[in-house]
Order: sequence, then structure tokens, then C-alpha cells
Amino acid sequence: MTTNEPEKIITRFAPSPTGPAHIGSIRTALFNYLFSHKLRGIFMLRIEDTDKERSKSEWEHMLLKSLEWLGISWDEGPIIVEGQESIFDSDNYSIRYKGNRGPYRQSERTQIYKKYLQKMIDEGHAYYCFCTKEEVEAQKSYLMSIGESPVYKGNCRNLTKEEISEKISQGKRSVIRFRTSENQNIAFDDMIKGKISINTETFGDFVIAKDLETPLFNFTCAIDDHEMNITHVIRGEDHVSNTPKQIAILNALGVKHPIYAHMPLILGQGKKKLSKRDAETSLEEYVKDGYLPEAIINFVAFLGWNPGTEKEIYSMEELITDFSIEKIQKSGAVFNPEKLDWLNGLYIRKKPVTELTNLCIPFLINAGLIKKHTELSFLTTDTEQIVTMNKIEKAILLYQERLKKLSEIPELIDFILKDEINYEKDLLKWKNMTDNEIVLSLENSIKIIKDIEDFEKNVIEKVIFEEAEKMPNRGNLLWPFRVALTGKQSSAGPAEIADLLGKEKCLDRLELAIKKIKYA
RNA sequence: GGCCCUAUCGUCUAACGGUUAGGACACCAGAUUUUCAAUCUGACAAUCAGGGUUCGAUUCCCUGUAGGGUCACCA
Repeated sequence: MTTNEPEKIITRFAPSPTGPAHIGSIRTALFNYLFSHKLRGIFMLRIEDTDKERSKSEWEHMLLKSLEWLGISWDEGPIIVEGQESIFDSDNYSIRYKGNRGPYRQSERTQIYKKYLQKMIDEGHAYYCFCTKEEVEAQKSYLMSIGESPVYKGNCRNLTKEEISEKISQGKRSVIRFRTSENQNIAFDDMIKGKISINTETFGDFVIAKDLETPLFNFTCAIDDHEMNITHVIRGEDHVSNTPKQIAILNALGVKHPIYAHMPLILGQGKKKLSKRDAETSLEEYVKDGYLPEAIINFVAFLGWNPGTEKEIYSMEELITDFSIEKIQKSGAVFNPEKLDWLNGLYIRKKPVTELTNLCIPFLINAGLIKKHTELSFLTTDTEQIVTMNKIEKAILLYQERLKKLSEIPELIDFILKDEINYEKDLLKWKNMTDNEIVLSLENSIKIIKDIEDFEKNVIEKVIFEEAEKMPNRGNLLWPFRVALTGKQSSAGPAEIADLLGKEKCLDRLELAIKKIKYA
């Protein structure tokens, strides 16, 4: 009897640093993360930067930062060791690797690929192709026009050694093609899609490298998945057509291929593919809009997956315990921004106020409503600072349940932080009140406010509502009062706002409102 | 066009071949509010079409239709 330990599973997220992280790549990363954690395996981050033209280290840095921000950590791969002014700051940083299967950047693995490439050429699994792009292109459109699969049909496949060296000595440009077996079905058992079988005739001899030193995606990916002992490849459905190619390469090398799981794509409105270039799909936009990582994780997890129960509010830990690849949907899911907003609001409401306040501060600074902490400490005393922070926290508490995104906070509470407010005179009018009635109402408010000794929410509320009851309609007092204080059509309740503003400011604003009506 | 994949409310989805086809978001109505939210209650809303198999099909099979993916010297 064998006592073999079950093989430790290793998953990987292998993005190419050619743009900001988007919803689709985040979901791929998340599912790999969840799967490996669920099975106590290893989650690896590998940077597929073989395309030197499009790959940029800034993108790589941003990708790492995004994953970190989301709370998706990896066991092996590049990590940032210094410099983190802001989430997406790409200055001043350096990267090192953790894990011993590296290097984890394909651009640093050239020698590994070269070795395999040479081996494949030597063994006849790959060959030099001297056809020009134009020739191949023409061939392709011809084949398509007669309704056949557009595959390479050139004759470089059968060149003799002599012909090859002759062409090379002539300085002819070449690429390296994989010699695909003819008319063979390559089948694999996809964990999500089930059995998939594709005939080699549909893709033919494909290019695996431009030359020995510049291998291409399908090759590097296959080699690395093997070299790094990846057991499960979880990736987007757009890769199913690459899978038989990668399997063919691995077969030629005589090694076994990993288990594949292809997730359906995320679709945009109208069931169209969510494009990488689409700004609203990039994570950076969501960070700027003030979405919380918890909300994004929860939302993205449910895009094409469900636990099979009616529970749908999930923390990362809960996702790990309940995650199962079998429950991943087979068809593409449309990205539904309303649901994300709802979830975000939910997580905002769940946050402790102090934490929420800290999250809101950058947005308030950005809106110019408060100064940066460093500036603040120069300009004010510590106690003033504490008072301000207290005020902000109280204000945020008032608006916590109305908040869907953090970016909304400045315009909700600006009237508390600004000295002057601006609004149209007509806003003061409740239902059919005349100007005269509004003035009387405001004067009444001033009178009541003035008499309050202990200017505190509960007292104000008691007094002002008592007075409001005397009116034919409570709104006759409350509406002009609240608008005078906030300058807004909608806001939190009048008493808590008055409390926050303080007696002085309340009186000033009530006076101002009266002037607005009288001298408009 | 070839190949691969998919198909339940508007959207995300649940339902060993037997349920009044369930839940969530959005929408609508009501309650609560001076307002806006939040909260609670309720309403609306779906098995793509046509054939089989079966006592019985959302579920299995076929065809059609629709949608998506892919066919780079990108990843």
C-alpha cells in the first residue's frame, strides 16, 4: 500500500502588466486565491511580461498594489519592499521575490525557455519558419474565404537541415513554430465546463517563439505551469482555445499537464464583453469612487459563483470556507453596478465610524474641505485638530447610512465644514408657504434657538419639535429651518445638524436665510 | 466563415426527473419621516423555440435560434 500524501495543490494568477487591474482579472485572481486557500495549497503570482512593447513596470506595481488593497495575498511571487505613498503610486519602490520557484517574471526566465525551445527543435517538435507575415496573412484570408479553419499551411514544416541553414545564412527572418500532430483530438476535462475536445487541425502549427530568446505566450505559459508545478490552472474562458496548444507542447515534452478550469467571462451591459480598455472596469476607478475592498470582493465572488444557499454577504474568510469550483456558473455574467452599490452601502453601514472617518478623510482633503494632516498640524493647535476630527466623525456618523460610495461624502457634509453656504432662495419654501410665512417661520426658529441654554441634540430636538407641532404642518417650521442650516434639499435631521453646527452658526445661517428672502 | 462554449424574472442566481419555479439587486406601492436615506411590509417579473425520451421535463437527447469566446511574429 502506498502512503503517498495527496499532492499539494498550486494555483497561479498570471497577469500581464499591460494595463490596470480590471474586474475580470481580479475575479481570476480571487478564484485562484480562494481555491488554493480552501485546499490549503499555494497561490502564486507570476508576471507574464514577455511582450516587451506593452509590459510596463508601473502596471506591474499597480497590479501588486491592487491585489494588496483587495486583501488577496500570494505565497510566492514578486512583492514590493518599499515605497507606498498612495495605493497607486508607482514611484520609489523595488521588488523582490518570495518563494523558491522563481524568478516569477517571465522576462527573467529567458534561459529556461531557451533550453526547452532548443530541445524541441532538436527533437523535431518545433521548426524554423521563414514565411513572411504577409504570406501567412494571405493564406489565412484565403482559407477563411473557402470556409476552412485558417491554419498555417506553409512548407517550412518540411525544410531540410541544409535548406534551413542556407536561409539563415542568407539572413532570412524566421520564427519558431510548433509541429502539431495532424488530425488528433486533444481532449481535457475542464473542472467548470466538463469535457472539451478540440482537433489539432483547427489550429495547426502555431508560432511559439520569435527566436530562441523571445518566446511567446503559449509556450512560456505551458513551460512555466510545468516548471512551477502548477496543479490547477483557473483562468478566463478566453483561454480555452489556448489550452489544447499548451497541452500539445507539454505532451511533446513528455510531461503531464495541469488540471484546467475555465471561467465564463464577465459581460458588460447588453451582454457585451467587458473590455480591458473600458475605464469603468478598471479597479482604480472603483477605488477613486470610494468602493470598499470588502464590497468588491463580495461582489466579484458572486459574479458567476454562488454557495448554493441563500447567504450572499460574505467576508473573505467565509468565502474561503464555502468556496467550491463546482458551483461556478457555465455562462457569462453581466456586471450589475446597482448591486455593487447596494453591497458597498451595506459594508459602509457596517463599518465602525472611526474607521469610516479615516477612509473618508482623503476624499475630504481632495475636495478641499479639510487640509492634509501635515498642514493641519502646522496651522492649528492639537486641540483644534481634535475638535475638527470630532466634528467630522460626528458628521460622518449622520451620513453613514445614506452613503453608497465614499466619494459622495464631501458634497453631503460640506455645509458643516464650510463657513459659507450657497443655495437658491426658493429652496426655503415648503409646499405653498408665502415669503412672509417663511420669514416668520425662520424668525420663530431664531427665537427658540436663542433660548436654548444647553445646545445639544436632544434638547434642540425636543424644543424644536414641540414648536413644530403647533404649526398646521410640522414642515412649515422644520423645512425652512433645515434648509437654512444646510442649504440642501435633503440632509440628515435638523436637530443633529444644529448640534454639529453650534448655536452661533445656526443663528447666522437663519439670519442669512431671512435676508435672502427679504432682499432677494 | 471554421472550431469551442452557453441559454431560468430587466440583472445575479436556486431548484436528486415530481416545488404554487425560491432568493437577491433594480423597479413599483404602502408604513415610517419636514427632506433624503436607512428600515419594515407588499406587488410586478423567468424556464429561447420546436421536436423527441418519460406516467411526468427547467432538468436528459436532437434540431433550430440567439449570445459569447477564439482563429497574432498579443497575453
